Amino acid sequence: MSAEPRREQLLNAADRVIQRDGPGASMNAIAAEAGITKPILYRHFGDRTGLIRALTDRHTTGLLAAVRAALNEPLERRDRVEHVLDVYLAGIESRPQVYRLLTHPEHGDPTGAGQALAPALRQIAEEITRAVQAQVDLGPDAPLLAETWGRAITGMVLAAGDWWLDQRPCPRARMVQALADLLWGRLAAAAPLPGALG
Amino acid sequence: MSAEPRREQLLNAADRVIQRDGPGASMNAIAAEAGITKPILYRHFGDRTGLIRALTDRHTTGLLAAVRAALNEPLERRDRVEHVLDVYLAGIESRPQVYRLLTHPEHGDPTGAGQALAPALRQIAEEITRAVQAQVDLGPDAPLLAETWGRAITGMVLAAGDWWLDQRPCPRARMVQALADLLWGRLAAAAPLPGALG
DNA sequence: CATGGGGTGTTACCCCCGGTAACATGCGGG
DNA sequence: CCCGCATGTTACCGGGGGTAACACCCCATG
Repeated sequence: MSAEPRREQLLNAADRVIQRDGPGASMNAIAAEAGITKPILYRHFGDRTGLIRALTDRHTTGLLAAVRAALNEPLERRDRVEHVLDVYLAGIESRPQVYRLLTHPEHGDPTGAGQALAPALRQIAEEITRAVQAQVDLGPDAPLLAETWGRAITGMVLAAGDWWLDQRPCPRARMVQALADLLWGRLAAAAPLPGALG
Repeated sequence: MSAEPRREQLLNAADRVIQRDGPGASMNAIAAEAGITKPILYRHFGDRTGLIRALTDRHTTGLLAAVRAALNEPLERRDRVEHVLDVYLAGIESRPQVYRLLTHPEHGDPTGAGQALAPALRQIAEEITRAVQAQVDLGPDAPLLAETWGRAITGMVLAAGDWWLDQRPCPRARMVQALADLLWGRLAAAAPLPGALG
């Protein structure tokens, strides 16, 4: 059996284990699921992060492509943003364990620098940044704003989506509305409650 | 030496090690820094997460109190939000390693459920939720919106703040402006670029 | 003065992790 | 026939979190 298909079936085994045991699954467990032993995994993927990266790459492609496509859908801006949010939430809803894997920051760096967003999410953040820069006129501050907002929106959807996936407080469509409303300044524009601060 | 002061000096030692080695510091290293051995740490804190929790609790108090105070400052709403953002960013700027510790999600849960926000940040999210519910009139959807937005805003500031701390792309005040602008719907309201989508 | 707790500390160990070295086995081509 | 190569194995290393069992010291009590 040549190298490529072998890699594929090892990745399939790793996938099953991670679906079952979560992103912390051990190399032993993955090897056992594949019916082999550890050194073979290491021959194919170098080390654990290599395996995880190969695995996330496979899954990232779909979600990232879907988000990118949604970002360029020819819709009214509000509808487009809602569409992007919906695509993201639908993606994480359909395969929760994959989502856990994608959003798991690599715990390789002991200092923890720049770990808030996992690599897959960093790609989404860049995609948002690009879309904002390409579509919206923000004046001279555009580059800084677009980069900041790319990260900010990604983190916002990550945190909200994580909570939503865990608690299921409402249907997906309402979550999309709630997040789009926030981006549309509904918090800023809402009337103050009587007796409250301005 | 009685129990309380002893705990304090053990926590101080743990603090030094984590400032030096990051949040992944081992129990052995912490014990060595304290001039003792592991079992004593375990007698005082039960297990690793107990130690980490005790440590984060100490540091969380300050930041959380500062954010809570900022959330109730008698200012115009926009100024208040900017103030909150500034307080948070100033906090993470002044003690980066502490911030890394606070935002490090506990890697105890192997499924990774609900891990996007570390406990300290979850408290901040609840604080925001409370403030929104107390100050803003959002109609019948208020509870859901407030909870969603609490998480969303926390995640947004986490991701953006992490990136800012790592790259330092601009002074703090500008970062505050960029984030407040996003919450004020500047992305939604901005003019489209010529030839771009709506 | 002896004695016996209880807290503080130690050594030495357990199991599991990621990762690797060294050895077995099967198989195609000179 | 025998070599070389890939595929697989067992057995190990260092280090992680966590614990059991033992040593010590101080102090109250008879």
